[in-house]
Amino acid sequence: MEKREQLVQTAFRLFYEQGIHAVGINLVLQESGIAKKTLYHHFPGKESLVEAAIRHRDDTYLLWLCQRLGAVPPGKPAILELFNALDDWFHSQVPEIDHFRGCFFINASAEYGDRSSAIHQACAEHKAKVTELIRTHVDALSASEARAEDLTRLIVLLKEGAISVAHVQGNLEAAREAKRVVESVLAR
Amino acid sequence: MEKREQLVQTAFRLFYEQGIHAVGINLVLQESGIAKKTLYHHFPGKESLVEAAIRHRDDTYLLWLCQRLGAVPPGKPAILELFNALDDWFHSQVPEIDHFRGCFFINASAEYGDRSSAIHQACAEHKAKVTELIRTHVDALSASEARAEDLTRLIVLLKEGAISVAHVQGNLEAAREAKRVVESVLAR
DNA sequence: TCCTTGGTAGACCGATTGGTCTACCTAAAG
DNA sequence: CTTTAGGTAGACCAATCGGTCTACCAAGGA
Repeated sequence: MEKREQLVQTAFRLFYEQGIHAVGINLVLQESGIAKKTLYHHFPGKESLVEAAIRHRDDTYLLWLCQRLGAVPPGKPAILELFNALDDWFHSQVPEIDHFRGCFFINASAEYGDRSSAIHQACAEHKAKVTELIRTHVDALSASEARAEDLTRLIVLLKEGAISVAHVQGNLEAAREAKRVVESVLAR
Repeated sequence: MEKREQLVQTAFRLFYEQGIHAVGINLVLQESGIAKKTLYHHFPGKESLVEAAIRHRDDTYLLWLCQRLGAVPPGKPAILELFNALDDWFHSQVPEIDHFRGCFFINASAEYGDRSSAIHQACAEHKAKVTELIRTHVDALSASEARAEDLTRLIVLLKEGAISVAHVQGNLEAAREAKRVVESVLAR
């Protein structure tokens, strides 16, 4: 069903641009040119559409990131490439993941703050996947288990921090700052 | 006018717990037991109430943080105490800043994603104040200007990252992880 | 005592919310 | 070609949104 996909894409774009609660079902329908009954044929309610939008972004974002990291040698180059990718993202130079407006998953978690909510959990799962991806590249450094664990956590902290600083404070250079830190730690 | 303060406190609590767009004016009024006309006597509209709630949190949070950092010697102890404070916050052991639901300013920026919005700007200003506070303690280390700048940026990145990881992923140990990184960097 | 004044209460407003329902339209099966 | 079944369109619904308005009420000055 192509209409379903159209709805999800439109919904994601609007949710990302304006926020989830700020966007009504009617706006999604108007923008996509699809009728209300069709939406409720594919989804039991708005919340379900939100979940679909999150899963859609999960796919898109991870695909993009895997491709970026896969284009350079594994290990250290890939880890540094992560921050190059973030830098491009912050500067809105990645058409396939849209104009930068912060991390959709962080934003969605802000609106669905209760960790028991399905939406919040879907966001947490996405972040877990990204952490796992990073972990595979840290493992390629063949350091000790404990150091690999520490390094992964450090990289994740810096990455999340950079996203937050770039969005809230508008400091688009945050990815480069984080990269320098990682470089100096990896050099040791 | 005490009613104004009552409105702001109730509004902040609800906005922080449930999100800003998810909370209607009527709920704020119901919870505070104040009439609608009174609200619109003090504020021109909801957006203005939101701004007041942000300024309220700005005051409360900075007061709390200054007190925590002021209770230990300036410089390195204060910097490490920052992460102890975060740790207590994540574990919801700081009654004066409420049960942890992420950073209100990050959450508000997620809902008001446009950086030109007054609400987003107020959030950015709060973060700038906190950065400044951190900077004064980094300066107490009496390192070079360049190193002080780098250190401040690193601490801010780790702090923001810890907040995000603690909220979205539910990893409440994030502050301790960040603290260990800062300790090792300061030891050099 | 009476009048004025300014904050308060909550009924009320049109617009919009998420969600339902009937009428229809199209395309495949007989 | 006819029948039928399922996706589609959009009018419609109660509830709620942010915001306005009138009626009132208590306190202070004349």
